[in-house]
Amino acid sequence: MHLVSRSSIIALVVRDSIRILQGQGYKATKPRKLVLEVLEETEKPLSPYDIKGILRARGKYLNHVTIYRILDLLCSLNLAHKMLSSGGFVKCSLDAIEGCHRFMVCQHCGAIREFADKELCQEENDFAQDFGFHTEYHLSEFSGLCSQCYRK
Amino acid sequence: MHLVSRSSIIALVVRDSIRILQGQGYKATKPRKLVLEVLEETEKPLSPYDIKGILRARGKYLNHVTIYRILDLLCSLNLAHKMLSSGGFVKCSLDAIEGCHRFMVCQHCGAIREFADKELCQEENDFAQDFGFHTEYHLSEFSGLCSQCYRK
DNA sequence: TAGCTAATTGCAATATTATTGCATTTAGTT
DNA sequence: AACTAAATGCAATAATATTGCAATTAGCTA
Ligand SMILES: [Mn+2]
Ligand SMILES: [Mn+2]
Ligand SMILES: [Zn+2]
Ligand SMILES: [Zn+2]
Repeated sequence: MHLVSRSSIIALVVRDSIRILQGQGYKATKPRKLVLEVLEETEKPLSPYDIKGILRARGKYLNHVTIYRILDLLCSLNLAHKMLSSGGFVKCSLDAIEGCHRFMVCQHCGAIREFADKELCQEENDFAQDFGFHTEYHLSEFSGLCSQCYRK
Repeated sequence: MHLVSRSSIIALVVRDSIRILQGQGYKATKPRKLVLEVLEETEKPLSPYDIKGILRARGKYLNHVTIYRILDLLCSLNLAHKMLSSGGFVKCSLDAIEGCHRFMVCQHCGAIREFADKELCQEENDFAQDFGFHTEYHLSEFSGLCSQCYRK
Protein backbone atom coordinates (compact mmCIF):
# COMPACT_ATOMS: atom_id res chain seq x y z
CA MET A 1 0.00 0.00 0.00
CA HIS A 2 1.28 3.39 -0.93
CA LEU A 3 1.24 6.20 1.57
CA VAL A 4 0.94 9.69 0.19
CA SER A 5 1.86 12.59 2.43
CA ARG A 6 -0.58 15.44 2.88
CA SER A 7 1.87 17.89 1.39
CA SER A 8 2.19 15.92 -1.79
CA ILE A 9 -1.60 15.75 -2.13
CA ILE A 10 -1.75 19.50 -1.79
CA ALA A 11 0.92 19.87 -4.39
CA LEU A 12 -1.11 17.74 -6.74
CA VAL A 13 -4.32 19.69 -6.36
CA VAL A 14 -2.55 23.00 -6.63
CA ARG A 15 -0.97 21.74 -9.79
CA ASP A 16 -4.39 20.94 -11.22
CA SER A 17 -5.57 24.45 -10.50
CA ILE A 18 -2.46 25.93 -12.00
CA ARG A 19 -2.95 23.85 -15.09
CA ILE A 20 -6.47 25.18 -15.46
CA LEU A 21 -5.25 28.73 -15.00
CA GLN A 22 -2.63 28.29 -17.68
CA GLY A 23 -5.10 26.59 -19.95
CA GLN A 24 -7.10 29.80 -19.85
CA GLY A 25 -4.07 31.92 -20.61
CA TYR A 26 -3.30 33.00 -17.07
CA LYS A 27 0.21 32.91 -15.71
CA ALA A 28 1.38 30.53 -13.01
CA THR A 29 2.76 33.15 -10.69
CA LYS A 30 4.25 32.76 -7.24
CA PRO A 31 1.43 34.62 -5.49
CA ARG A 32 -1.17 32.46 -7.19
CA LYS A 33 0.61 29.30 -6.14
CA LEU A 34 0.90 30.53 -2.56
CA VAL A 35 -2.78 31.38 -2.31
CA LEU A 36 -3.79 28.06 -3.83
CA GLU A 37 -1.57 26.19 -1.39
CA VAL A 38 -3.14 27.88 1.59
CA LEU A 39 -6.63 27.29 0.28
CA GLU A 40 -5.94 23.65 -0.38
CA GLU A 41 -4.39 22.83 2.94
CA THR A 42 -6.77 24.78 5.14
CA GLU A 43 -9.95 23.12 6.21
CA LYS A 44 -12.19 26.11 6.64
CA PRO A 45 -13.20 29.14 4.59
CA LEU A 46 -10.63 31.89 4.56
CA SER A 47 -10.94 35.59 4.05
CA PRO A 48 -8.33 37.49 2.06
CA TYR A 49 -6.84 38.73 5.30
CA ASP A 50 -6.87 35.25 6.78
CA ILE A 51 -4.76 34.13 3.86
CA LYS A 52 -2.51 37.10 4.21
CA GLY A 53 -1.97 36.30 7.88
CA ILE A 54 -1.24 32.64 7.29
CA LEU A 55 1.32 33.48 4.65
CA ARG A 56 2.89 36.19 6.75
CA ALA A 57 3.38 33.68 9.57
CA ARG A 58 5.43 31.71 7.10
CA GLY A 59 7.51 34.67 6.11
CA LYS A 60 5.71 35.07 2.78
CA TYR A 61 4.35 38.52 2.12
CA LEU A 62 1.54 39.17 -0.32
CA ASN A 63 -0.24 42.47 -0.71
CA HIS A 64 -3.88 42.21 0.18
CA VAL A 65 -4.86 43.68 -3.17
CA THR A 66 -3.08 40.84 -4.86
CA ILE A 67 -4.94 38.32 -2.76
CA TYR A 68 -8.27 39.92 -3.57
CA ARG A 69 -7.47 39.78 -7.24
CA ILE A 70 -6.35 36.17 -7.11
CA LEU A 71 -9.47 35.13 -5.26
CA ASP A 72 -11.64 36.98 -7.74
CA LEU A 73 -9.90 35.16 -10.54
CA LEU A 74 -10.28 31.76 -8.89
CA CYS A 75 -13.95 32.43 -8.32
CA SER A 76 -14.49 33.51 -11.89
CA LEU A 77 -13.02 30.19 -13.01
CA ASN A 78 -15.00 28.24 -10.42
CA LEU A 79 -11.86 27.10 -8.68
CA ALA A 80 -13.08 28.84 -5.56
CA HIS A 81 -16.21 30.60 -4.48
CA LYS A 82 -17.30 33.16 -1.99
CA MET A 83 -19.50 32.62 0.95
CA LEU A 84 -22.66 34.63 1.04
CA SER A 85 -23.07 37.52 0.77
CA SER A 86 -22.95 41.26 1.01
CA GLY A 87 -22.90 40.83 4.75
CA GLY A 88 -25.84 43.20 4.83
CA PHE A 89 -28.65 43.09 7.28
CA VAL A 90 -31.99 41.65 6.34
CA LYS A 91 -35.42 42.36 7.55
CA CYS A 92 -37.63 39.44 8.39
CA SER A 93 -41.31 39.50 9.14
CA LEU A 94 -42.51 38.66 12.60
CA ASP A 95 -44.31 35.51 11.59
CA ALA A 96 -41.25 34.01 9.95
CA ILE A 97 -41.03 30.27 10.21
CA GLU A 98 -38.03 28.97 12.07
CA GLY A 99 -35.24 28.24 9.62
CA CYS A 100 -37.02 29.86 6.73
CA HIS A 101 -34.55 32.37 5.54
CA ARG A 102 -34.19 31.88 1.83
CA PHE A 103 -33.50 34.53 -0.70
CA MET A 104 -33.70 34.45 -4.44
CA VAL A 105 -31.43 37.11 -5.83
CA CYS A 106 -31.67 38.06 -9.49
CA GLN A 107 -28.22 38.49 -10.99
CA HIS A 108 -29.57 40.87 -13.58
CA CYS A 109 -31.97 43.27 -11.88
CA GLY A 110 -30.95 42.68 -8.27
CA ALA A 111 -34.47 41.84 -7.19
CA ILE A 112 -34.57 39.91 -3.94
CA ARG A 113 -37.44 37.69 -3.00
CA GLU A 114 -37.67 35.92 0.30
CA PHE A 115 -39.60 32.75 0.80
CA ALA A 116 -40.15 29.97 3.27
CA ASP A 117 -40.72 26.26 2.98
CA LYS A 118 -40.99 24.05 6.00
CA GLU A 119 -40.47 20.81 4.11
CA LEU A 120 -37.27 22.00 2.56
CA CYS A 121 -36.10 23.08 6.00
CA GLN A 122 -36.91 19.70 7.43
CA GLU A 123 -35.02 17.91 4.70
CA GLU A 124 -32.02 20.11 5.22
CA ASN A 125 -32.14 19.55 8.94
CA ASP A 126 -32.34 15.81 8.42
CA PHE A 127 -29.47 15.94 6.02
CA ALA A 128 -27.27 17.80 8.47
CA GLN A 129 -28.38 15.44 11.21
CA ASP A 130 -26.81 12.59 9.25
CA PHE A 131 -23.49 14.33 9.76
CA GLY A 132 -24.23 14.63 13.45
CA PHE A 133 -24.86 18.32 13.02
CA HIS A 134 -27.72 19.91 14.95
CA THR A 135 -29.10 22.79 12.97
CA GLU A 136 -30.25 25.85 14.86
CA TYR A 137 -31.19 27.85 11.80
CA HIS A 138 -30.18 28.06 8.20
CA LEU A 139 -29.96 30.77 5.65
CA SER A 140 -29.65 30.34 1.96
CA GLU A 141 -29.38 32.36 -1.14
CA PHE A 142 -30.29 31.34 -4.65
CA SER A 143 -28.56 33.29 -7.32
CA GLY A 144 -30.03 33.30 -10.79
CA LEU A 145 -32.56 35.08 -12.93
CA CYS A 146 -36.02 36.20 -11.97
CA SER A 147 -38.86 35.37 -14.34
CA GLN A 148 -38.83 38.80 -15.94
CA CYS A 149 -35.11 38.88 -16.61
CA TYR A 150 -35.10 35.29 -17.80
CA ARG A 151 -37.55 36.06 -20.58
CA LYS A 152 -35.31 38.72 -22.05
CA MET B 1 -64.80 46.33 1.47
CA HIS B 2 -62.29 48.21 3.55
CA LEU B 3 -59.21 49.64 1.95
CA VAL B 4 -56.14 49.93 4.16
CA SER B 5 -53.32 52.17 3.00
CA ARG B 6 -49.80 50.81 2.84
CA SER B 7 -48.61 53.33 5.40
CA SER B 8 -51.15 52.19 7.93
CA ILE B 9 -50.11 48.59 7.43
CA ILE B 10 -46.52 49.54 8.09
CA ALA B 11 -47.60 51.40 11.18
CA LEU B 12 -49.32 48.28 12.41
CA VAL B 13 -46.34 45.97 11.93
CA VAL B 14 -43.97 48.46 13.45
CA ARG B 15 -46.28 48.71 16.41
CA ASP B 16 -46.13 44.94 16.86
CA SER B 17 -42.36 45.02 16.90
CA ILE B 18 -42.35 47.92 19.31
CA ARG B 19 -44.68 46.03 21.57
CA ILE B 20 -42.34 43.06 21.60
CA LEU B 21 -39.40 45.32 22.37
CA GLN B 22 -41.21 46.89 25.27
CA GLY B 23 -42.37 43.50 26.48
CA GLN B 24 -38.70 42.60 26.86
CA GLY B 25 -37.93 45.78 28.74
CA TYR B 26 -36.51 47.78 25.83
CA LYS B 27 -37.56 51.35 25.23
CA ALA B 28 -39.61 52.47 22.26
CA THR B 29 -37.23 55.11 21.04
CA LYS B 30 -37.41 57.31 17.98
CA PRO B 31 -34.40 55.72 16.30
CA ARG B 32 -35.82 52.25 16.79
CA LYS B 33 -39.14 53.28 15.30
CA LEU B 34 -37.41 54.87 12.33
CA VAL B 35 -35.33 51.80 11.60
CA LEU B 36 -38.34 49.52 11.93
CA GLU B 37 -40.35 51.70 9.56
CA VAL B 38 -37.67 51.55 6.89
CA LEU B 39 -37.28 47.80 7.29
CA GLU B 40 -41.00 47.24 7.07
CA GLU B 41 -41.64 49.34 4.04
CA THR B 42 -38.61 48.30 2.01
CA GLU B 43 -38.86 45.16 -0.06
CA LYS B 44 -35.26 44.09 -0.11
CA PRO B 45 -32.52 43.48 2.42
CA LEU B 46 -30.86 46.59 3.71
CA SER B 47 -27.45 47.21 5.14
CA PRO B 48 -26.98 49.61 8.04
CA TYR B 49 -25.71 52.21 5.60
CA ASP B 50 -28.63 51.60 3.26
CA ILE B 51 -30.93 52.44 6.12
CA LYS B 52 -28.90 55.45 7.06
CA GLY B 53 -29.11 56.71 3.48
CA ILE B 54 -32.84 56.19 3.19
CA LEU B 55 -33.45 58.07 6.40
CA ARG B 56 -31.07 60.85 5.48
CA ALA B 57 -32.99 61.35 2.24
CA ARG B 58 -36.02 62.02 4.43
CA GLY B 59 -34.19 64.50 6.59
CA LYS B 60 -33.83 62.05 9.47
CA TYR B 61 -30.32 61.57 10.76
CA LEU B 62 -29.23 58.52 12.68
CA ASN B 63 -25.68 57.72 13.57
CA HIS B 64 -24.50 54.52 11.95
CA VAL B 65 -23.46 53.12 15.32
CA THR B 66 -27.01 53.49 16.49
CA ILE B 67 -28.28 51.64 13.47
CA TYR B 68 -25.84 48.81 14.01
CA ARG B 69 -26.96 48.52 17.59
CA ILE B 70 -30.63 48.57 16.72
CA LEU B 71 -30.17 45.90 14.06
CA ASP B 72 -28.22 43.75 16.48
CA LEU B 73 -31.03 44.07 18.97
CA LEU B 74 -33.71 43.23 16.43
CA CYS B 75 -31.74 40.18 15.34
CA SER B 76 -31.24 39.03 18.89
CA LEU B 77 -35.02 39.13 19.36
CA ASN B 78 -35.64 37.47 16.00
CA LEU B 79 -37.41 40.51 14.67
CA ALA B 80 -34.81 40.70 11.94
CA HIS B 81 -31.92 38.62 10.79
CA LYS B 82 -28.71 39.00 8.90
CA MET B 83 -27.89 37.63 5.55
CA LEU B 84 -24.95 35.32 5.36
CA SER B 85 -22.19 35.69 6.35
CA SER B 86 -18.77 37.03 7.15
CA GLY B 87 -18.49 37.91 3.49
CA GLY B 88 -15.30 35.92 3.49
CA PHE B 89 -13.93 33.97 0.61
CA VAL B 90 -14.29 30.26 0.45
CA LYS B 91 -12.22 27.64 -1.18
CA CYS B 92 -13.94 24.97 -3.14
CA SER B 93 -12.48 21.81 -4.52
CA LEU B 94 -12.13 21.37 -8.24
CA ASP B 95 -14.61 18.56 -8.48
CA ALA B 96 -17.34 20.50 -6.75
CA ILE B 97 -20.81 19.70 -7.92
CA GLU B 98 -22.70 22.58 -9.45
CA GLY B 99 -24.81 24.27 -6.80
CA CYS B 100 -23.23 22.33 -3.98
CA HIS B 101 -22.03 25.03 -1.72
CA ARG B 102 -23.32 24.21 1.71
CA PHE B 103 -21.63 24.95 4.97
CA MET B 104 -22.36 23.74 8.44
CA VAL B 105 -20.99 26.21 10.92
CA CYS B 106 -20.75 25.28 14.57
CA GLN B 107 -21.88 28.13 16.76
CA HIS B 108 -19.72 26.90 19.60
CA CYS B 109 -16.35 25.88 18.21
CA GLY B 110 -16.52 27.61 14.85
CA ALA B 111 -15.86 24.45 12.89
CA ILE B 112 -16.97 24.68 9.30
CA ARG B 113 -17.80 21.66 7.24
CA GLU B 114 -18.71 21.81 3.61
CA PHE B 115 -20.83 19.25 1.90
CA ALA B 116 -22.70 18.61 -1.31
CA ASP B 117 -25.96 16.91 -2.16
CA LYS B 118 -27.29 16.83 -5.66
CA GLU B 119 -30.81 15.84 -4.67
CA LEU B 120 -31.14 18.69 -2.27
CA CYS B 121 -29.90 21.03 -4.99
CA GLN B 122 -32.44 19.68 -7.42
CA GLU B 123 -35.28 20.13 -4.97
CA GLU B 124 -34.23 23.68 -4.28
CA ASN B 125 -33.97 24.42 -7.97
CA ASP B 126 -37.43 22.98 -8.54
CA PHE B 127 -38.79 24.99 -5.69
CA ALA B 128 -37.40 28.23 -7.06
CA GLN B 129 -38.64 27.26 -10.50
CA ASP B 130 -42.16 27.32 -9.13
CA PHE B 131 -41.64 31.01 -8.48
CA GLY B 132 -40.40 31.44 -12.03
CA PHE B 133 -36.88 31.82 -10.73
CA HIS B 134 -34.05 30.22 -12.67
CA THR B 135 -31.29 29.26 -10.28
CA GLU B 136 -27.71 29.59 -11.44
CA TYR B 137 -26.15 28.51 -8.19
CA HIS B 138 -26.99 28.50 -4.55
CA LEU B 139 -25.09 28.80 -1.36
CA SER B 140 -26.31 27.97 2.05
CA GLU B 141 -25.15 27.96 5.58
CA PHE B 142 -26.44 25.86 8.42
CA SER B 143 -25.81 27.31 11.81
CA GLY B 144 -25.94 25.02 14.79
CA LEU B 145 -23.83 22.62 16.81
CA CYS B 146 -21.40 20.04 15.56
CA SER B 147 -21.63 16.55 17.02
CA GLN B 148 -18.78 17.15 19.47
CA CYS B 149 -20.15 20.39 20.84
CA TYR B 150 -23.68 19.02 20.98
CA ARG B 151 -22.66 16.23 23.32
CA LYS B 152 -21.32 18.69 25.88
C1' DT C 1 -46.33 67.61 35.40
C1' DA C 2 -41.58 67.87 36.75
C1' DG C 3 -37.72 65.42 38.19
C1' DC C 4 -35.11 61.16 38.38
C1' DT C 5 -32.36 57.48 36.46
C1' DA C 6 -31.19 53.70 33.76
C1' DA C 7 -31.19 52.95 29.06
C1' DT C 8 -30.06 54.62 24.77
C1' DT C 9 -27.96 57.52 21.47
C1' DG C 10 -24.30 60.42 19.37
C1' DC C 11 -19.66 61.42 18.91
C1' DA C 12 -14.81 60.67 18.17
C1' DA C 13 -11.36 57.76 17.50
C1' DT C 14 -9.83 53.59 15.66
C1' DA C 15 -9.89 49.18 13.25
C1' DT C 16 -10.99 46.31 9.51
C1' DT C 17 -12.20 45.36 4.90
C1' DA C 18 -12.35 46.71 0.02
C1' DT C 19 -11.33 49.31 -4.34
C1' DT C 20 -8.70 52.13 -7.73
C1' DG C 21 -4.86 54.03 -10.63
C1' DC C 22 -0.34 53.72 -11.60
C1' DA C 23 4.63 52.37 -11.23
C1' DT C 24 7.36 48.22 -10.97
C1' DT C 25 8.18 43.49 -11.57
C1' DT C 26 7.67 38.97 -13.62
C1' DA C 27 6.21 34.83 -16.56
C1' DG C 28 6.23 33.12 -20.78
C1' DT C 29 7.84 33.91 -25.32
C1' DT C 30 11.07 35.04 -29.04
C1' DA D 1 19.20 37.27 -23.07
C1' DA D 2 15.75 40.46 -24.46
C1' DC D 3 10.99 41.57 -25.03
C1' DT D 4 6.25 42.40 -23.66
C1' DA D 5 1.83 41.62 -21.92
C1' DA D 6 0.28 40.29 -17.62
C1' DA D 7 0.48 40.51 -12.89
C1' DT D 8 1.94 42.47 -8.58
C1' DG D 9 2.96 46.09 -5.15
C1' DC D 10 2.17 50.50 -3.51
C1' DA D 11 -0.32 54.53 -2.08
C1' DA D 12 -4.32 56.69 -1.57
C1' DT D 13 -9.04 56.44 -0.67
C1' DA D 14 -13.53 54.47 0.34
C1' DA D 15 -16.61 51.66 2.80
C1' DT D 16 -17.80 49.04 6.71
C1' DA D 17 -17.50 47.97 11.66
C1' DT D 18 -16.32 48.46 16.70
C1' DT D 19 -15.29 50.73 21.17
C1' DG D 20 -15.45 53.96 25.17
C1' DC D 21 -17.46 57.75 26.91
C1' DA D 22 -20.30 62.00 27.18
C1' DA D 23 -24.94 63.75 26.28
C1' DT D 24 -29.68 62.76 25.74
C1' DT D 25 -34.11 60.51 26.34
C1' DA D 26 -37.98 57.21 27.64
C1' DG D 27 -40.43 55.58 31.16
C1' DC D 28 -41.12 55.86 35.92
C1' DT D 29 -42.17 58.21 40.33
C1' DA D 30 -43.25 61.76 43.33
MN1 LIG E 1 -36.79 34.99 6.93
MN1 LIG F 1 -18.57 24.08 -2.71
ZN1 LIG G 1 -34.40 40.11 -12.48
ZN1 LIG H 1 -18.53 22.58 17.40
